[in-house]
Amino acid sequence: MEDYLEYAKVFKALGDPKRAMIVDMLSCGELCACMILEKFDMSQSTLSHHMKLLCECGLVKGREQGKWTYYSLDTDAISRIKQFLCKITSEKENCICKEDTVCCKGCDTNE
Amino acid sequence: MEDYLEYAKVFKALGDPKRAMIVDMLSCGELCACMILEKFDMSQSTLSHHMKLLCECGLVKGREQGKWTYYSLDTDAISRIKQFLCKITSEKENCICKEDTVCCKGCDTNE
DNA sequence: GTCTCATATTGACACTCTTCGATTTGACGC
DNA sequence: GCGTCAAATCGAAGAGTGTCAATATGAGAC
Repeated sequence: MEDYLEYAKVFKALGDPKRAMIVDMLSCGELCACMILEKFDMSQSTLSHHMKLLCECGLVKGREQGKWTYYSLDTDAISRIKQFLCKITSEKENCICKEDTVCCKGCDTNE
Repeated sequence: MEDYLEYAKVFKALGDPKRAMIVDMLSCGELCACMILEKFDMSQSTLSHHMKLLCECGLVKGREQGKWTYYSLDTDAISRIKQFLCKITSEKENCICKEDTVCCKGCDTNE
């Protein structure tokens, strides 16, 4: 059940078009913050906030080198979120909806 | 570019743990609203709001039958979001970051 | 040490989201 | 018609988000 909360953070991070674009950019390799900033019409502090969020959910890793911070995707985290997406969207044996056999009140009498 | 906005809506929808759980439940087949409601500790109006959101982003389809509304996953929409997730997280030729060759100011002189 | 540059943090604002109770709508049975 | 039930909508409260300007931090050059 904590999975949902865990992965919801990742989906929430991807739920901003600019952050999804940043992920797309990073998919080709490591980039420094200033390079990402050049592609967007946003302030430096706003980008920093987005990068922090992407790091906090685990999707992105930051690497500091001197004055610069380089960001890259965490491929393991990406595999996990893909797996989770597949898991919750594909039919399965021990589905959450089968945990308890209670049906909606009236469904059995009125259907 | 509109893709990011389009799919961001879907990710945002999945960015709520309860909605992710609802998607998981629906993955095993169609369910009526009342049946979903029984599994959650939320008011009927709150669930209705979540279902509307899931429908609006395309992930879920609603089918009204008499007093009941049955919800099910839209498998095409799910395929598309999976593809999009793969697209933005895998290396590619015409990457967004390669559209313009401008590098960060100073990167070339100080690295 | 001082200056500059890249980045992070803070504080503030507007906006959106989640949630609820109350109400409305629409279908069914009487 | 009227009452009941499932679901949607409305209105409001509180929490969370995206954004910026301003400031702080911390590294490198001088």
